[in-house]
Amino acid sequence: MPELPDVETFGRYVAATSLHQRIECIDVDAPRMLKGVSPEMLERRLEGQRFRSTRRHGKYLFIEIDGNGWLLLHFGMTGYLDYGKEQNALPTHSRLVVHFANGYRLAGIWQRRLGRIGLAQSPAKFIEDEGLGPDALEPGIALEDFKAMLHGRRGSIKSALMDQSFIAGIGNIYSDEMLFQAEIHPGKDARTLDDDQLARLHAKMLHVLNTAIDRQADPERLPKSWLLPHREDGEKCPRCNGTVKSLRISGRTAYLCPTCQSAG
DNA sequence: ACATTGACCTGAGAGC
DNA sequence: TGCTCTCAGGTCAATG
Repeated sequence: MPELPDVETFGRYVAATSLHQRIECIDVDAPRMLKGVSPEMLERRLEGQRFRSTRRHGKYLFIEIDGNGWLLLHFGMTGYLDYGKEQNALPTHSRLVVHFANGYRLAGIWQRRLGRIGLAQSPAKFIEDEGLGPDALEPGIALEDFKAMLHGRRGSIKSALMDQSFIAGIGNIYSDEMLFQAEIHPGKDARTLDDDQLARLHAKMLHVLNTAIDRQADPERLPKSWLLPHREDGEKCPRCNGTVKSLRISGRTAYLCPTCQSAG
């Protein structure tokens, strides 16, 4: 689930539910997901404090802690959040639970433990330390910047889009979607894209991410004209008479319509 | 500089 | 029913 639109949705969820309430205590059961912090450090930093605001960069969510610093969450492949009453049953695989004074709790659920819970001094410092590229929806990435960033870049366009140090936030699913809509083959060498293709890809990158955010990144609510609801070998392409097929690119399974997206 | 592979984790679904 | 195999929206380290 958690690529940029999902994480953006989680951030809005936290902002709508969990800010400005006193944190009574927390439970952490997340060995190997904590990096650079112990459960005790997390407790000390959070207990008695309140969450003040949220920020997102790429697939990382930052939640500002009133005292100082930020709680950092990365959702890996399966992570999500659930806010509810204390008496509600906790979802299985809740690895982090923040208990508020108002009788509600915010749970972080990771079926697989691929993900991250930590503390950051500030989003800016974290982004710098991790070497993350600009967020894919940063207003700064105008078409000219996008072209300049890709200029001379070797390797497939799909792996460039998924490279978090290049642009942060795009993963396997949404890279396929924007390439499908831009009618570009995912395996195409990034250096060989012409001006038209670069312009289409830039526009579709923004369109796909913004549309997905508008629909709360809920696959059910995404347009049927998208590739996403048809990500299966042998499905009919929603745009032409072609047949969707899968391909291995950069170690991930890419889906495409070879008819619309010629290898050129 | 790039791609590839395996590791990290856990569960779902397919096929037998 | 139960077993085995493969695969999954992510990232990291090691290798070619």
